[in-house]
Amino acid sequence: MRLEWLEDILAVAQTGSFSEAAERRHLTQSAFSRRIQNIEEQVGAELFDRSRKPVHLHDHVEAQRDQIAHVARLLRQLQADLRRGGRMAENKLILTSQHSLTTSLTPSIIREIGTRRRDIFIRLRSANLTDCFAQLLSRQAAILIVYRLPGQQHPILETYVESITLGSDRFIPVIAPDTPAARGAADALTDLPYVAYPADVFFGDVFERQILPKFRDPNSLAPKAETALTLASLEMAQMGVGVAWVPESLARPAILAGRLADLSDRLPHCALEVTGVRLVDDPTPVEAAVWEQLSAFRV
Amino acid sequence: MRLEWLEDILAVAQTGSFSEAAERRHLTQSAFSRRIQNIEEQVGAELFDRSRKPVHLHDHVEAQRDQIAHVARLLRQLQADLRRGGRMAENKLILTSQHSLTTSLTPSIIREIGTRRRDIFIRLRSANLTDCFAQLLSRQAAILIVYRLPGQQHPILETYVESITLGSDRFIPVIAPDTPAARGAADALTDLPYVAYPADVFFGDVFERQILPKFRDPNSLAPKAETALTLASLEMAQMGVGVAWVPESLARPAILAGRLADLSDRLPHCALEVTGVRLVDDPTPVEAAVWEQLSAFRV
DNA sequence: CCCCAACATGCAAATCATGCATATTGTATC
DNA sequence: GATACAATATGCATGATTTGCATGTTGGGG
Repeated sequence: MRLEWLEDILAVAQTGSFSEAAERRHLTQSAFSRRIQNIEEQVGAELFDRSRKPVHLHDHVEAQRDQIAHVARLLRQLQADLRRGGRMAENKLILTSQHSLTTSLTPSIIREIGTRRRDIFIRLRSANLTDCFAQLLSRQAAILIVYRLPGQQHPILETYVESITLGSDRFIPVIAPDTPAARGAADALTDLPYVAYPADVFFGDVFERQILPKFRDPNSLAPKAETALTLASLEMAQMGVGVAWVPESLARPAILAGRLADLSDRLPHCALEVTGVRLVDDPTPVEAAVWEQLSAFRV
Repeated sequence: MRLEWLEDILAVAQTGSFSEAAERRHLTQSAFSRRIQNIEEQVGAELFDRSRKPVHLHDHVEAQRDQIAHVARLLRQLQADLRRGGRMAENKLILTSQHSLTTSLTPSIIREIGTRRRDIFIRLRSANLTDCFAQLLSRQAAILIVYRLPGQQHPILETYVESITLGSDRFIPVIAPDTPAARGAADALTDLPYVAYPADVFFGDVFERQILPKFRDPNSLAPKAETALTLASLEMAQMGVGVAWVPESLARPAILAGRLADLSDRLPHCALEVTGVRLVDDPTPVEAAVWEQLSAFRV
């Protein structure tokens, strides 16, 4: 098994065609075709369904697609780590943040630490809340940056982790101005089209526990789409799908640019805390240093 | 990056020499030497220190050794999954158990399920308690089989997981008969030599909370060795290092064979529960079937 | 039923990996 | 330190693999 092969498979999965994948992989179509044959032979199974014309992945390969991408990432990371060698080995720290924070508040936090401690090398990962804690528990991450409802606990017994509040945010409803949905939202509060979150992700939970109860009639809401990613939700709001509840920090650029309107004066919203989390046992020197920097930090 | 390369690196790490590694990898020494050179070139860094004669890994490679082994496992697993193809795809389930259970009670549980539902394919992983829960949370495992102190909670908020008791076990002190340490244990209870667990593993916690308090004088215990693995602890006890506290199920074969003596009538011991754990959200059909089998099961 | 885009294959050139024989280099021993 | 020895590197010929180009084959839309 080779990283190359994984990348080949992913290229086909993404482009939906051997020829395009070949181009992306900087090979001729013929060479690529034979590479795929070789991969199938080495793996010992047919990976692609050629019976229909734009070839597509067999179901069982499609099912492994995330895993393939994941392992490919690990391999590239491993290679980078080996190449970088010992140069930064001791001062490396893995910080994982919730997807929605990765694109908004986390970068500034990391920039700040990077500015103050140039000798520390921070690797940022991104995951959903559950995976964040999984990474922390399995020590794949030293520190998490995640949202929490004020006054609530993290989904781990407090005896295992220690947390600090880094700042506050708000979970607010936004909508694209000048759309039918926006006018509807302005008028009556019936059948308000909105972008929902699945129940099993953090913001699905927040929505159900903090936002829904504040509606007099829960039926006045009409889910138009569902996504687990706040970024996708934000995007849908901008496309005019309906109202989306997202962290204010994430929506701010779009609001300032006029692409979204903040409806928190008319529709329910709630407060969010941005927190840093680490395991309670003895931290490495780098970890301690970063934690100290975080403690002095406020978003 | 290739699985082959990772295996080459690991072979060198394990054998401590290019020549031996070459043999293990079924290559001549010369070919292997050049493969290593090629790997280093491709990776873009020197991986081995040749300045001393049995070559050894550079520190930064040694530091990545676990990660290399981990990624290699993932790659092999991925290949196996792709090869097996869709054949068992639907009826596959990953079950992770605590190391100490993996070699004692878990196999019989899996055998039982395998007997009753021949169509279900169970993959067993093994990890320490923390990693078990990390795998569960990140959905790398569908079901866990882990120890728990009776009446205690799992280290995850109960709202996230559901658990059943599969049976009971005991955490008992054992010792190799006819050793100086054994005679010491029989006589006076002073400076009792024993095998300790680190504080941050499950049995370290159990020992500290359940066993230690039952000693009148905690100083009557003299730790002779420390290991995180119950199996290693068991082994040390058999070698005569001193008393080791281990799950009874794990020690039973050695006790029956006369290689170890059960001291639970004279020294503190405590009860353990063997539990099955899964996430509360909607299980797949296979998962539900296995859970049902488990519910009917008693060790 | 035909055509075209998508995929496969024959072939020769280039590249790469391997084994054998042999050179070089660390290290232990005297 | 000189010497012997074991570990690693290298020169070279050989065979396997990979690639591009040209061309063949096939599935699906019109």
